[in-house]
Amino acid sequence: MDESFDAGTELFRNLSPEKQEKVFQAAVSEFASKGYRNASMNSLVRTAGISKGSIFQYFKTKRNLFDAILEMAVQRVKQHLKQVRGETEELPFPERLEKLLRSGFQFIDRHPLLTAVYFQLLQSGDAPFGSERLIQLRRQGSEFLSDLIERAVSRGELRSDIDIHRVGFLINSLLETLLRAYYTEFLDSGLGLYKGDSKELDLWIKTTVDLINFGIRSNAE
Amino acid sequence: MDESFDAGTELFRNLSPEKQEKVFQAAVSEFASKGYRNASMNSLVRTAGISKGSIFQYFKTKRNLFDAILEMAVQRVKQHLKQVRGETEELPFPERLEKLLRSGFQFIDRHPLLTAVYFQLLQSGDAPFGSERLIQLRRQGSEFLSDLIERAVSRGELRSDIDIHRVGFLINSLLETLLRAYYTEFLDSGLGLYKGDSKELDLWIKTTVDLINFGIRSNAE
Amino acid sequence: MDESFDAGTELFRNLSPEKQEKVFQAAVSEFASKGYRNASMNSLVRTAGISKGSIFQYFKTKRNLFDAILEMAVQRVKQHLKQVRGETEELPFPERLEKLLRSGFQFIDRHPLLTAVYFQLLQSGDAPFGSERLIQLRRQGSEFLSDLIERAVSRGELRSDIDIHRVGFLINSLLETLLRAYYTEFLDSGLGLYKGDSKELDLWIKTTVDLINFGIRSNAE
Amino acid sequence: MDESFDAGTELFRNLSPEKQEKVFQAAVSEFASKGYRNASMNSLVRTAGISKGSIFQYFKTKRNLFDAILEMAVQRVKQHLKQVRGETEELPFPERLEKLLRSGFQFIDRHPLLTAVYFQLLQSGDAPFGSERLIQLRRQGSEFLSDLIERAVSRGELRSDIDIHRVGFLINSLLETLLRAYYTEFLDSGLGLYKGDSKELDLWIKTTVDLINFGIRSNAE
DNA sequence: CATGAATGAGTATTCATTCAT
DNA sequence: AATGAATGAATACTCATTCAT
Repeated sequence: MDESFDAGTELFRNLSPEKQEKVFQAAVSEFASKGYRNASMNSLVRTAGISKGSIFQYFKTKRNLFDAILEMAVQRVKQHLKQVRGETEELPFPERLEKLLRSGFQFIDRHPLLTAVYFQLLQSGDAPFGSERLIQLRRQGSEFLSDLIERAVSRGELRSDIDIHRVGFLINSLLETLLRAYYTEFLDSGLGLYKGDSKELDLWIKTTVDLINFGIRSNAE
Repeated sequence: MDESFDAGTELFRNLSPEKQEKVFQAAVSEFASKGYRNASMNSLVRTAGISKGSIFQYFKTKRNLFDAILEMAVQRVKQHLKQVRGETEELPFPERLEKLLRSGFQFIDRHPLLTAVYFQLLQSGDAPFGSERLIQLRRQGSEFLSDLIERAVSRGELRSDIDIHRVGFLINSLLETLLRAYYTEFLDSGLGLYKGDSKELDLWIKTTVDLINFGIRSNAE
Repeated sequence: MDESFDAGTELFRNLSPEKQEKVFQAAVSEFASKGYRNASMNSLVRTAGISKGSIFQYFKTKRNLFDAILEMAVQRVKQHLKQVRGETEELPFPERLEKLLRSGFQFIDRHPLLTAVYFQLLQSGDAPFGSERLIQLRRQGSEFLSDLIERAVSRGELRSDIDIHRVGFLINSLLETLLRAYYTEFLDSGLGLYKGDSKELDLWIKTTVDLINFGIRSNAE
Repeated sequence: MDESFDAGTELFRNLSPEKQEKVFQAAVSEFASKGYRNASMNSLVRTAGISKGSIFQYFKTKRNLFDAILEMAVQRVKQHLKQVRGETEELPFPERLEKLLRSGFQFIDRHPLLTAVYFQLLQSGDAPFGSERLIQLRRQGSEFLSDLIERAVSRGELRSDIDIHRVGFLINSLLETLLRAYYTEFLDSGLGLYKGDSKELDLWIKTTVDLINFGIRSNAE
């Protein structure tokens, strides 16, 4: 089952999938909308329609629940990335980038709450874990891109003198920012990255891929 | 006055600059170190050496105080950017970018608390405001860069076919990410952007500026 | 059966003796180690290896269970006293006292958990019952000693003018305090009634018995 | 002021004596009637007629409040003992004992709640401190009596061969039990140590003092 | 105008008890 | 008869905000 969720106590895992899903959705939504600290177990159980005692039987602490939700979000994202990598193996680098972006937008459309939670992990400062987890995730993202780059370099598609790791980090940041912008719809008013407008999206993708590929320097020079 | 701070009630603005500064410093430091939710008005007034009643007379709510502090942080950043723009007016674009980045690192070194507050604003997590302020700030950042680009295009330094606004947004994002990474020192372990190591920093700057200028596509093609 | 235990619902009494004993041991141990309030039915059922529902079928409430356990502890103590009385029937009073004390220490060594529960009953603190049960127990203890005294008086061993009931109460208190001290090992540091040190114990016994027999007044007077 | 109470935060100590007293009485009564664990801060503030926040401003934690109350009770008892010792300096030992007992009964009449708290300290197991405090208090009680005995021995009033420390402990226990019995009125029904009945009390005192002085052995022997 | 004591709704978490299976 | 998931009132404690002095 796509949304299944191997976390929490055995008690939780033995719940009916419907109930698991109800609790899970409530939790994701609570954390996504309020952040860790502001999320309230009271409000969560109200939303989930279960009793206060139950949530603490399922996940012993608020912290545990949060960890479980996060881990889940991370797993989904990773799985998604892996799949895209597989599907784009043979494509030239620019097209791979494009597919990566497009599939990212799709993921966001399909899993807005998961996305919210994931982005919270990647930034907040509010979340209850040291920076190690963040460092690790950032690095994994960078490495994912570094791998794509490395492969493209070895195919002769890209300049051979580029600093693969640093450029991996930078491109990863670029994509992440774009995805986050798409998610938050910040660009909605003014910069126009409206979700419904596929032409807008196409332009963003093209501009981004072009920037990465060609830079901005005048050819004349 | 440089540190003055047009926010809070009239009552606050009529305070002696010294007292304003004391309160301001205490507030910045409290929010910077603990985030919005965790920041404690109790602890804040203790640090500021004023009474609990007073802070609520100056700023009606915690929220108001936070907004005021943020506004201030934003003003400082803008002022900094304006200054850099003025100082680099005549430089070629790549060098301008480099100076921009370098001065950003410097700003962070000099105003770590302000930076903390500013980055808190730019990531929604814990902070209590709708997206409007964020949209506005992002746009301003983008526009700042779009202006630089536009000028460079008109000088013939850059390709004339680039989408100035979108590219402005993208480059802005790139720089911001780099600055945030520098600030959080996440890259410290593994990607090496250590504050004390100027060679590392030079490499990051060079790689970034080069990426923006030339992209990554193989020359051969 | 020695360990049988006439309490709880009929349901419980119909259980196999082995299961009764398992439950009983778990309960004694839980209450003894944590006191009434802190004792956890959850932890108890885990120890006993039965289900939460069952314990509430056997004993309707935590309170009921505690009462039953206590009753049991009291029965064991009484039975012990009866036995000692029988075995010391023919001894002179001071020796009877001594035997009584020694057998008390022995009982504590052999049944530390039972002792813990029993002492909990005798000190109101945490336990949830009115004073009636305590009054009754104190009286029984006093009467036990009053009987010994009466018999000794009728044999001419003791002064015939003593107030048998009051003295019974006082001596009972003295013995109880000594036993409790032994149990809690409070005297361990400083007053030295260390369990392992039989010389110490002998001295305590001798001093106590002597005090009771001769008092402390100077012979000279 | 007799009931004044040098504990709690400065905030509490600066309260009006009436309010201090109200809070103090509520706290003593809560702990006295329910023991430490069972005492509820909620119920306490309801009784005291103050807000939940206030009690935690006065005493940072439940534990702190309990410690303060206890310390107070102990100080009162000690002070009382010191006074009696002073007033009975010149009396022969048996009369000193009698005065000690009588003044103990009086103290209980006057400070029933303090007594409750003090007795809780001396027993419960429920109270949140290691046994050190208990050991210390027991020892102090014993030493108080040992001192009286030593002095009486040096005056030739008592047998010179008695084990001063052990006997001090035993007599202390005897008096304490008597006082506790008086307090709890356990003896009320059946053994008759009724508070209102001074003849009963006289008999208990006489019997106790006589037992201590002469023991129970027949003169004939 | 400054103060800081008082407030009370809020927090996460526990646990005896119930009841449908 | 046995189970164990669900319950919800209870716990200690926090903290932004108010308001009388």
